[in-house]
Amino acid sequence: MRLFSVKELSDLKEDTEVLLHGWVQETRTTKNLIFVVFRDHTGLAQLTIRRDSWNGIEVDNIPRESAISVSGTFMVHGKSKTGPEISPSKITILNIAGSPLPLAVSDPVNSDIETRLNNRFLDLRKREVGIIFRVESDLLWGIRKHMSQNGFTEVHTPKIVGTSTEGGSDLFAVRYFEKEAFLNQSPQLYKEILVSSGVNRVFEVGPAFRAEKHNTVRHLNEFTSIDIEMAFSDHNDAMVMLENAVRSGILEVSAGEREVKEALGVEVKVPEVPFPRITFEECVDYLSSKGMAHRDGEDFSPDELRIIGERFTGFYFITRWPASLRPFYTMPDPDDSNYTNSFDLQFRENEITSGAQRVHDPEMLRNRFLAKGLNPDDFSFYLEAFRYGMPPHAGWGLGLERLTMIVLGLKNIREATVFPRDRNRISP
RNA sequence: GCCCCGAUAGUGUAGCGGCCUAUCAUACGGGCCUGUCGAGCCCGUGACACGGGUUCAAAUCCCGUUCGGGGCGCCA
Repeated sequence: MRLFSVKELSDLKEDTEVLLHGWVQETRTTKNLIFVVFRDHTGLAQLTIRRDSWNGIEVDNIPRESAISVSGTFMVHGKSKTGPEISPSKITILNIAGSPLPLAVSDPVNSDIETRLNNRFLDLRKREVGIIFRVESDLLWGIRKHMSQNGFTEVHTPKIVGTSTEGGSDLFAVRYFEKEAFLNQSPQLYKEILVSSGVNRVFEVGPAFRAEKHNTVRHLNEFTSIDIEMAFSDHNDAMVMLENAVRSGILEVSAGEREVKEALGVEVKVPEVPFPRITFEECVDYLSSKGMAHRDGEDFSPDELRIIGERFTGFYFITRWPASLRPFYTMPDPDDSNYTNSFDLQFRENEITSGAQRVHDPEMLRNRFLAKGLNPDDFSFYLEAFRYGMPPHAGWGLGLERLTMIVLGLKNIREATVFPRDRNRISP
């Protein structure tokens, strides 16, 4: 007897013997019959038991969400409306579920995100929740494929570091034997060093840590960053790589489009490339035409981004950011050093990627450190790599959870994180 | 770091000074009915976060504690 998933049942012939592993979602009993709504990772099926011919275990009161194994025969002409119907010959309880459940898996009551995260193992059994991570996985797979096809090497850089990436104070300190160390906020410096090493094109998918006490629906203290760096390239090359990577990811998701539509009611649209580009200055002018005076030297506020985002239906780039708003490693615009060869990828008011051409000249880089009030000596391990033929290069960092949020229209980034780390949560 | 807001049964809620020995739904337990189909009907168990205070009277008002939600800043 072969193991099947519920999804595989529909093509079978009458009376095919099958083995299924999954959970009891619900039982309904009648005088002559017992119906068990059975669920596995692919969908729902119904087990129909005739009391008069049943000699297996007592199934009337198997608690919901208990894990079971079922062997039986497939009924082509079943009357079930909750998926394919199986006539079991044997049911084995693999592990009984406690009762009552701390969280409704199939009830018509919705739990708070707090309750859901505390009981994530049950929450994820819900189809509309589980599918989010299927989508996230597909997105990443599509992006990985694109990077690989374009000659990128996947790398893994340290998450425990001795100095902060950008000199900020928003880092988690950790004990490292007798030294102080930090959880890295970004692989930036390491991927640049690798560019100098002749790898040519690198990408990394890994955690990034930010010790900011933010409390919003779009921030996490640990998130998954997709970072790339490409040699002999500028910001325009990086933007082309980015828009096509995002498109490749969404293309991968669209293969399971119907399921996403059914589970979440969301239409997955593959975006057209190239994405529109708008400069920072054009945004400022646009805001003033809308009666909003943007303050010099400041980033756009959420309100401002909402206004700017209304101009576009989907993804767009904001380019040529002022140097004061960008980190030291960002290449200044050769025509006006007050601006930079940089970009953000936006989706309406949401920022999902930040990127730029980087400074490759060691002298310029030293000066940029000083201009930002940083001590170049603290970064000597990084600066060394620039002294022996560092190629011009560019790259970006993309927040995977934010991309998932956008593709699925989620309201809270915690929905797109299996076990989120936020201002208050470090468990589970 | 700044500013708002919330905490009632397993879950989600009603209540906003006496009508609350606290509402409803769902879950859970029991019964009836039923090839069922978010089934239906009947009965039952189950809660005011904690500590002070105000008041004749507090789930309801005030203060503190704890836990949480959201906005801003910053960013992915």
